[in-house]
This record gives sequence, C-alpha cells and structure tokens, in this order.
Amino acid sequence: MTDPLSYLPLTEPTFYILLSLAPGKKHGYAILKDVRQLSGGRIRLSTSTLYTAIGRLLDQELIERLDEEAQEPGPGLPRKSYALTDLGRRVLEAETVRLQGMVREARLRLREGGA
Amino acid sequence: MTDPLSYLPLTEPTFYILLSLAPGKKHGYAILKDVRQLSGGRIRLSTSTLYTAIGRLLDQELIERLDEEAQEPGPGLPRKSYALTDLGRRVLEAETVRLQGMVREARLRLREGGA
DNA sequence: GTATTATATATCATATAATGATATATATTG
DNA sequence: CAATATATATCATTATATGATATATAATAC
Repeated sequence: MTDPLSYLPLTEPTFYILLSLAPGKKHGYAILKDVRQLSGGRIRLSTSTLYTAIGRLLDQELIERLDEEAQEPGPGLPRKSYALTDLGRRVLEAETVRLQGMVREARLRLREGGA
Repeated sequence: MTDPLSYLPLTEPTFYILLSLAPGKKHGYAILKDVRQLSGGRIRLSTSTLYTAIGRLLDQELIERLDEEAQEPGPGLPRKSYALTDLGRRVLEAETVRLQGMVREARLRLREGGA
C-alpha cells in the first residue's frame, strides 16, 4: 500500500532507467545503451549514474534483481539482470501522469503569455 | 546564442517557478502561492527552495529583477519583482518539448509492456 | 490594545542525486 | 597482440531541494 506518488518526482535518469525496463528485464549495460537509443542519443548515462541509481531503486523496491542461472558466455563481467516490480511500474505510470499534467499546464500558460 | 537545451532538464521547482512567471512579472511570495494553486496544491515550495532558485535563475539570466518604483504599502518586507527573460521563455518552451517527448515515449512503452 | 495570522525575504545545515574520473575484468575484432 | 566493446563498481565533487530558523510588517481576530 505504499503510495506511488510518494516516489515522485523522478529525475530524468531514473525515469529513463525505469522506462527502459518497462518492456522486460535487462542488465545494467543494456539499460545504458537502450536509454541512449530511446532518447535519440540525447541522454548518455554515465556508469556511475546508472549503478548508483540501480542501487537506490533496489532499496526502494522499484526494481528487483533476477537470479541468473547459466549465462551464455560473452564479453565483460558477469551480467546482472533487473526487472520492474509492480510498484515500480505504478510509479512509472504515476510519473507519466504527472509529466502530462506539467505539459498541459505549460501549454496553457505559454499560449496566454506568448508574443 | 546560448542554447536553451544546455539548461535542461529543469527540476520540478524550477520548472514551476518559470511557468509561474510566463503570464507576467511576479514577486517571490506570489510565485510561492501561484505554484501551489497551479499544481492543485501538490507542490508547496519552501521559501529556501524559492529564494535559492531565484538567485540561481538570476545568475543564469533566465529571469531578471525589475526595479520597483513606488510600491503600494502592504504587509511584509518590500517586494522584489521578477520576470522571464527571452532566454528564460525559450528554456521553458524547450523543457515543455522535452517533457512531451518523455510522455510520448512512456505511453508507447507502457502500452507494449502492459498487462 | 494586543495576539495571531498572512505577507515577504533571507540564510544555514543537511540530504539526495548526478556526474566525471578511475578501476577492474573479459570476449571480440582488427 | 592491441584496441575496442562489453560489463560492473567506487570515489570525490557538484548541484539542488528541503526543513529549520530568522527578521520584518500590515491586517485581522479577540
């Protein structure tokens, strides 16, 4: 019964990390690349931003760590995969509603105050 | 020729302070009340948030201080009025575009990943 | 007449979070 | 074999919000 609204506002990196996990589980580095692509190259998360955010989101239980059995071998350190929790998805939805409201209010005021 | 995009993302308080000034000049305390009303009571800026943000926005030249001649007397310390600069308005517009993009991306992903 | 409230600006200490820099480790590609 | 892409992690610094506290004044309530 934790209220999703109590987690808002999300910062831009946090929003995109959660959004990156919306379609399904990913490991950290995959989130990094996905966010870059998703934002049209505008957002380049540093690894420090990514992994401190992941730590925080785990603490807050907005994402969860998935136990990996038998990873296929590949480059780099062993992967750790993460997924949105139900709470995380509800927070992301609530944030989207908040952002939509801000856009609506801004459009009204920028119109009335415009040149 | 400072690029408005270089000021983004705005934090929620900063966004609302600029938005409050979009229709015209206001003094600090009026911004405080306006933001509260504008956000449906959700956002209650503390005075420390407000005045530190005002100082920063002045430094960045997103707002400007207006010289007050002959204030009508009223309660409280003398008022100081502020207005958006052209740059400030362009930053607010750019932020609105950014937010709209985030909403669009979120709606797509929340739909495709939804239950 | 005085106490409270609303108005109005300002600073301080603390907490949160992003960021650049740096480090470690490994498979693939040139 | 060197460089690059993959992959996770920590540290110091910077930016910003926030609650607490302070000062000052006019209007309102009692």
